[in-house]
Amino acid sequence: MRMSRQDAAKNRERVLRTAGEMFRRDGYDGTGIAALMKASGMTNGAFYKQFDSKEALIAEATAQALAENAEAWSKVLAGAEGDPLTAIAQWYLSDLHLEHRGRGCTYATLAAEAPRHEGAVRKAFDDGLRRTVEIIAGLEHSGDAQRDETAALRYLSRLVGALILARAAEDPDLSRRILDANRDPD
Amino acid sequence: MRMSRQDAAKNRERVLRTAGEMFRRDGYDGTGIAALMKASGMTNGAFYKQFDSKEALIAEATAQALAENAEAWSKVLAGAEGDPLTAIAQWYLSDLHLEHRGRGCTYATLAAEAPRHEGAVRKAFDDGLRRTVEIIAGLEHSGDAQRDETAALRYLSRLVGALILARAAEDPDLSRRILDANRDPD
DNA sequence: TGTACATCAGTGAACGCGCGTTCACTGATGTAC
DNA sequence: TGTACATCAGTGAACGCGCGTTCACTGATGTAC
Repeated sequence: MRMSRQDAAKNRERVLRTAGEMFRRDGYDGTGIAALMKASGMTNGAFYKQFDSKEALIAEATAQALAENAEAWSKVLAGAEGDPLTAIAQWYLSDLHLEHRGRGCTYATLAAEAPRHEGAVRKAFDDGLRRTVEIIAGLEHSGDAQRDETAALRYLSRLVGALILARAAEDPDLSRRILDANRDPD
Repeated sequence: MRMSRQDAAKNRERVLRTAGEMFRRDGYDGTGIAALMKASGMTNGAFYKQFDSKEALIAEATAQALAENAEAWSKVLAGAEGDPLTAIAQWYLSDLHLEHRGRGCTYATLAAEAPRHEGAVRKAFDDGLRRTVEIIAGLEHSGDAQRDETAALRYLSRLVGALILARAAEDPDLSRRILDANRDPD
């Protein structure tokens, strides 16, 4: 039963968005095509009318998730009162973000798996990283672009590391201490 | 053909060490029992005489890898000339560590997968984290234990995040800039 | 605008394959006398 | 110290299962006249 082109495009978008969530929650390897398609309201066969392969989906879903992440950063900054770096940290290191891996930062959930992939996936992280660093560097005001980038890279590294470690910790109190320790800018 | 208890213990140790490397290089899901046992010089059947299940191996290999990591930190500190925090960063953010995932930091390779596991695996990360933080906090000299821990958590978060992001980046120049930006202590 | 037909986004069963795990078997080790 | 036998760390084939992927089929959509 053929769908309209509009519906088909919507279905593809739904699969892409669902994949972005499942990958972040369960990992690339932990997310199966059949489960993904079921969660997207279709059956497994439809997948290969939408994407060439799982690897192609990984690349596209990762790029989209990273673009959404960058958008979220911009949105937080637009609504920030007071120091923008503090606003970012407050939001990034919140309990909500700690628990909701599926819709959270793609670096914190999938960047560690990136080295095992090639080409398009790596490029997605590369592009996303540049965009995110640009956003943060734009908030620094040293007048020296290279110095701004260095500060941004330090800040992003610390946030991503903190979220990963806080999520890995079993003890909620240890998680909280990791998050608390990293809420202030350098 | 039965081995001596000594040989059997050695074999088990070899599997554990090989697993620690393969997990860090290929991920928990990406490492199969048959491939692990072949890399350890045995056949798949022997595995279940050594471990209850793959999950049990994951817990034990992760704990051992984290203990080895902590030992490596201590060794670097013991041989450090000048500022110990700088020595740690120089070593942790080296090109060698960037490329050798299998023998490197377990947080940078596997901590992001920890939330998908339960019980013993989570506990391994929890214990390792405490030990590592203690080591770093012991280098701070504020006289305030809580303040020392906070500084240690910030430092560790930044190092782990930097290594993950540098490994995820496709462009070697971007990787280098991420590492360079994070070599100085706060 | 209405009809005839080609297109193609879906369905769902099936493919080969590798996964974690089990099991009957082997034969050197460890133990009892 | 030597012999008889139970133990058990290995082997390697086989298990059921879920994986990514393919395929014949369906039927509404899009197109041509």
